Amino acid sequence: MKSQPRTHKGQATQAKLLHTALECFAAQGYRASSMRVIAARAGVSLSHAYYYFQSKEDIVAQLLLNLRTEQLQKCVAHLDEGNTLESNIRVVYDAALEVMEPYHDFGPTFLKVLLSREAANEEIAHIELSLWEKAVAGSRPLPPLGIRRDLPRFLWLLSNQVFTAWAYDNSKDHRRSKLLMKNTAPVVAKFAVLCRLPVVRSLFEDVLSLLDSGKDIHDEPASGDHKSAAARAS
Amino acid sequence: MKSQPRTHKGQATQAKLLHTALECFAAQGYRASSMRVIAARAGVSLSHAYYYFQSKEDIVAQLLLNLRTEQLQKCVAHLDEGNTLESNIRVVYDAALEVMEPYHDFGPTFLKVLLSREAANEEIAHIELSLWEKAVAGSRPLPPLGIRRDLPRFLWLLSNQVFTAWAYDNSKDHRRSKLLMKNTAPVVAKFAVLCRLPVVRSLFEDVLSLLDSGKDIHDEPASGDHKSAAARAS
DNA sequence: TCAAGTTTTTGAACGCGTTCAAATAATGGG
DNA sequence: CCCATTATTTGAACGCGTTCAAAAACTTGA
Repeated sequence: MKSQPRTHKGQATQAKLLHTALECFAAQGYRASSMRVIAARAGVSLSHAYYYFQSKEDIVAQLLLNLRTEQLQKCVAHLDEGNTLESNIRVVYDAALEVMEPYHDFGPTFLKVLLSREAANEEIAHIELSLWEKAVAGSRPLPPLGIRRDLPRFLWLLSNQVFTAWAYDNSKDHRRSKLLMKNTAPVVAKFAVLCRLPVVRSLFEDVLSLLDSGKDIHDEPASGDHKSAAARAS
Repeated sequence: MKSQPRTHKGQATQAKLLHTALECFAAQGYRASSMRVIAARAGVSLSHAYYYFQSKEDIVAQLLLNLRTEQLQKCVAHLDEGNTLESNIRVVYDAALEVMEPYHDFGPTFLKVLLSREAANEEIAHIELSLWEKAVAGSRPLPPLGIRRDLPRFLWLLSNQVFTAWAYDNSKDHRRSKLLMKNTAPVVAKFAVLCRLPVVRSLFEDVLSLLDSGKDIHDEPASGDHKSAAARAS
């Protein structure tokens, strides 16, 4: 998404473009929704689409953001009913499936958007994380105190793996990745409970600190200002 | 890769094409090595390249296969010296880095090749798995008997995650993913030792059976011949 | 109102991966 | 040897994502 348009008409055009694109995406799928088609259906020249969106991937990122928002709305109510963690995990996955199923052929592009993290994707990441936060906070019994704070991050990273499997799953009706989601929930719930044991808990922490590897590495440390610090304290 | 060429000259042309492509890949990187450039440098028309290779991705798959082979050769000797599992894991990762560093911009395409598993990729998967088998079998002390058989598969799947991180790592010199590799080794080694405990061991088995989810799902079960069976017996 | 500046919109082009029908070369049986 | 068949090779094209210089429309200050 390019920097905000200056005028009202500009904003309207951008909105129409985005709206048309999402319509095409839903109706024709990824391949058939070329930039030319989108621009034409929005009554706009091809190159003008690039005035408002840096790339096609950019529009797909918007789609993904919308889908995540929809997913959040769909399941936020169910996450607060005092169900088990296992049940909550399934709620999140089921909502994801429900919302994203029509867009399965966007999978690889979604993945690209998620993996090459940039400014625009932060919003998506924030929604995903808050989903798992609610899943944890609303579960009864609550997971062990020691992991309660970090469990959402763990579930989030795990869900990215599951999402990867879904994106490239070409089995009929994506049965393979659906089964993966179904089986993931109880295993994770069991794991959470076992984290009461110090041995298991220390493994959990090892894995988490692994995932934070290089979090504090700044690419261009030209200025002498060092601010890395210890991100994950006690 | 299309079905084998029928004549000797055909094989020679295919070989030259592949050879030229790999040269271009090494010298100019992914983007600059267009099919047109490769074909031209091989002294062959553009469309002819498609007679021998179904797609550009197909050639990249060959590159990945070569790199994995090179990686295997590079570290197979070190894996048999009776070092610790941790040390062996690092040997495998270090060899991967050494071999693949010049091809970092192929990362996303490599990933696509690996994730959309098809016939051609089985060979790559086989090499990767055998790498981890050697890493486990050659380590002293040997990991607990109960996980010794399945640990290689676990390490393999884990390495795919690490590989994903590397592929999309745009920190300077890929420091982030390098750090991830370095930190992964001791954590996994510790995990392997802890698998002596029944609790941890049962978690290990849960995770593994998760990864096998849907292994026995056949896409086109038109014929009545059911052969799924139990893949992972005691 | 007019001119200067900025924002919006366009048409034409580039190079890419890929496809295809048709031309050429090699092969093998009568 | 010649012809039918098969294998190899080509040129031309398609649609794609993306870029760019320049036109058009709009805004604003004098």
